[in-house]
Amino acid sequence: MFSFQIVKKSKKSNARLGLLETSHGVVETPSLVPVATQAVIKTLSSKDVSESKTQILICNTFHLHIRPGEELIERFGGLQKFMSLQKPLMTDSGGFQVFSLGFGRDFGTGKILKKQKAEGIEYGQQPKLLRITDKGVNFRSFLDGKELFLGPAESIRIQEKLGADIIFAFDECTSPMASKEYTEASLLKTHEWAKICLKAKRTKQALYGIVQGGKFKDLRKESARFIGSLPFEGFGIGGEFGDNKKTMINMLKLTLKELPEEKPRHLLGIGYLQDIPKIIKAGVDTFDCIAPTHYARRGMAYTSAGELDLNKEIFKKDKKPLDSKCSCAVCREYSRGYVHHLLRAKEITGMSLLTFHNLYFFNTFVERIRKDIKSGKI
RNA sequence: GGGCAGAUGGCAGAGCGGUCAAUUGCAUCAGACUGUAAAUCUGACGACUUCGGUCUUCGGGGGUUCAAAUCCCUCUCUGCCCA
Repeated sequence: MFSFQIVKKSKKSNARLGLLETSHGVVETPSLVPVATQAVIKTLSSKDVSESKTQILICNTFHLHIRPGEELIERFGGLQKFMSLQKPLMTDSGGFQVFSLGFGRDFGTGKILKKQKAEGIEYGQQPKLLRITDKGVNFRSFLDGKELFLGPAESIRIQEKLGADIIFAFDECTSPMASKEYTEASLLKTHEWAKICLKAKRTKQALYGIVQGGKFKDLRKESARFIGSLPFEGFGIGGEFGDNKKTMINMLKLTLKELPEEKPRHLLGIGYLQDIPKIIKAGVDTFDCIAPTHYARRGMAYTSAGELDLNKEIFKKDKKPLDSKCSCAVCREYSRGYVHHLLRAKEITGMSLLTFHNLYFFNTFVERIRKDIKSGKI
């Protein structure tokens, strides 16, 4: 089962309070969707995840396809049973890997570009290690070099076997370096693939279409209109919107305006702490971001007093908790000095404690925003 | 008392006549990371600098040489072995 109910619409912004219902539970929105690419929040047990106020996770089709394979996960009864985690789940389609293992890797860029590069990616250009055609993408497995093809129908087939509650259409996440011509041609593909995904799906999983269009206003609008007109259960917004936050939010607003209001919107791969209030005010219901988990493994703790790099020597003798205002299990029991030591000693528990805290912190942060929407503050 | 080995930048440890302000690792500092090929990567790390350089460094002192962290003498200290 799947349903989305808007409980309250803000009068001060486009923010909405909602309930996303799935057969594995209800998600109160807006909500962060922590990233569990390999069917795990790196360094955490499923029990930890449950205690971190996490409501829903997103796993990855591409990664789970090459290892351990969707057949195996199906044999275990699907992702939830495999992970022993009774929570709603999403799977990303593999569309992001078209970028991250393609042009992202070639040019050493992330999906958001701070400084524009002199060179661009022109229409017709192909990444070094994969081939993007109208039918799909020929990847090369980074595990064993084996060639593998992923197209819209293939991605859906895999996601059906993985069994997440919400699945995504296969798209091409374009590089921030892509020219307008490239982006336009890519958009045609993504749109075509969206229709194929809808046709291919045989299960009752909720399928979200993905809006692309890069940093080009007209393409974003066009994409939102087109994808929004198709019978998806919800919508993902992918790619990037330009190199500064203001543009990003304006483009996001413009995009969301074109989508059916009653359906849930998921912002793919955006969610630095400072972005969260803005994207929620723009009307996003769910969003995923690797920041809390990824940065934790770099030694970074998000706190009410800002970000702390626990690797730094100043924390060596610090007996204070990571965040004195945080009530998570890590902040109740452990000191900065201990976490510092674990990181210095390369003990995985250091990263694990930080991952737990960061997730709890982000989830609490979003929880507060939900309260603020409810009380009319936002 | 005798013999042997050694002393190098915050630490460990290369170098053994010029290309050495000195490899490398650790530590330190700074930067990057937004649908995770990520427990990663990049840079700085003697002092001053008009960024061209300039000055003081390889236990202390003395010497050889055009040139010494590198060779010689001596002192101090450390480790091991024999009395």
